[in-house]
Amino acid sequence: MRTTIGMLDEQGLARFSMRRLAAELGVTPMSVYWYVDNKDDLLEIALDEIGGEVPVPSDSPDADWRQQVRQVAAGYRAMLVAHPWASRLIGEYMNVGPKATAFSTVMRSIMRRTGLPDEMIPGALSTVYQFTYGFGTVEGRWQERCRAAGVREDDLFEEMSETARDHPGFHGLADLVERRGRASSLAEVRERDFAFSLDCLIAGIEAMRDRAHPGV
Amino acid sequence: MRTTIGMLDEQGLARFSMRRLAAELGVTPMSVYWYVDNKDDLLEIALDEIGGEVPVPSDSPDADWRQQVRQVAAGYRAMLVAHPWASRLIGEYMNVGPKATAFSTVMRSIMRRTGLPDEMIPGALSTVYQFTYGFGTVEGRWQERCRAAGVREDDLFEEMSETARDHPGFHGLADLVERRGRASSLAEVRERDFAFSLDCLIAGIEAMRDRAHPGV
DNA sequence: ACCTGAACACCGTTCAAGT
DNA sequence: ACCTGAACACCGTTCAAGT
Repeated sequence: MRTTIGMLDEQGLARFSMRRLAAELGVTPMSVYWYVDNKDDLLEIALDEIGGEVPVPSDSPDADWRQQVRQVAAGYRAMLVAHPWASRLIGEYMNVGPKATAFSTVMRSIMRRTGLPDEMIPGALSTVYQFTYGFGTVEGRWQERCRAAGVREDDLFEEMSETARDHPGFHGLADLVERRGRASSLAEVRERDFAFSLDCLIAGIEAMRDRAHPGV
Repeated sequence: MRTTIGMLDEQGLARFSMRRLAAELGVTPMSVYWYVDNKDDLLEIALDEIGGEVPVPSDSPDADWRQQVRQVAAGYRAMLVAHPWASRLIGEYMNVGPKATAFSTVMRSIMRRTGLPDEMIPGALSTVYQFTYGFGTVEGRWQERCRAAGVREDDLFEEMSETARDHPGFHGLADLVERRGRASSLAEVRERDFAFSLDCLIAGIEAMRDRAHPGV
C-alpha cells in the first residue's frame, strides 16, 4: 500500500498500473494478485488509507461547531491537494472503509451542534462536504497540471494572462485572470476564496437554523 | 459526436474506447483519427457539447438572482445526472470550450446582482458551483450503479437497509439509511436536501452581503 | 478528402504450475 | 504461503499505404 500511494502521488492515476506497481516492487505482475483481488480493490484500499490523514477534532459537546467545520474542511482540502488521484476515486467507490466511516460519524456529530432541526442535518452536511470536495479537487488538479508542465503556478498564471490579453474573445481565461485581482499570488486568492466560502456556508446554516426556530 | 455521447450515456466512460466507437460507426479504428487528434480531444469536445444542455436564464438586470441561481443549479444538476461520465471529465480538462465559456459568463452576471462586493463574487460563485457539481455527481453515480446492477433505486436502498440492520457495526450504511428518514422515496429526500442546500447557500450569500454593507 | 492494415507498446486478468 | 510464465482479450496510437 505504501508503494501504491507513493506511485499515485508521484505519477498520477493515469500512469499507475498493476504491472508498474509490480515492477516497482521488483516482482512479477501476477504476484500482486495474491494480496489483492483486482485493481479496483487495490485503489479502494489506498483511498480509505489516506482518509486517515484528515485530522478529526475531538468530539467535545461544548466546542464551537463553526471552528470545527473550518478545521475539518481545511484538513480535507489538504488531503485532496496532497493526493489529487483521490478526488478521481472518491466518486467511483462506495467509501465505506473504516476511515471514511469514522470521518462521516464525526462530521454528523459536529453538525448536530449547529442547532439545525434533524431533517436538515444531511442537507447541511452535504453542502459543506460538496463544497470542500470540489474546492480541493480543482486546487489539486491545477497544481498537478503545473507540476506536469514543470512550471511554478504563478508563472503559468502569468502566461495565461498574456494569452487572455492577446485573445480578448477567450472569456474562459479572462475569468481566471480577473479572479486574481490585485493579490500578490494565486495562493493568496485561494485562501481568501476558501475562507469566504466557509464563512458563507456557516452564515447560511445559522440563517436556516434561525428560520427554523423563530422564537429563539 | 452524437454516437460518442450516446455510447457514453449508455455504457459509461469505462467501457468507451476508440475502437468500440469505430466499430459502432461501422468503420476501422484508425479512421476516427482523421476527425479528432486523440481520445482526450474527442472527450473534451463531447464534454463541451453537453454543456449546451444546461438552460441559462436571460440576463435581465431586474430578475431575481435567487430564482436564477436555483434555475441554473437545477439545470446543471440535471445535466450531470443525464451524463454521469461528464462529472469524471470536468476536472480533467480546461473546460474553455464555447459552451463552458458562455455558461460561466452568465453565472458571473447573475452573481453580480447579489449585491456582494466584487472581490467576494468568485468565492460565492465557486461555493454554489462546487455544491451543485458535487450533488449532481453523487446523484448521477448512484443511479448509474443502480442501472448497472439492474435494480430500482428504492429496492437497492431497501436491501442496504437490511444489511445495515444485520451488521450494526457498519456505520457507513447506517448513515445512508438514516438519511431517508420517514420520507416515501429516495427521490423525495434528494429534492428536499437539494432545496435545503440552495436555500442555505442563498441565505449565506445574503448574510455575507449584509455584513459587507452594514449600513443598508 | 477520407479510409485501411499492419504493427508497437502497452493494459488487466485467468489459469496452471512451480517452491 | 507466496510467486512465476504463458496466454487472452483488450487498449491508444504511429506510420505508410491505399482510393
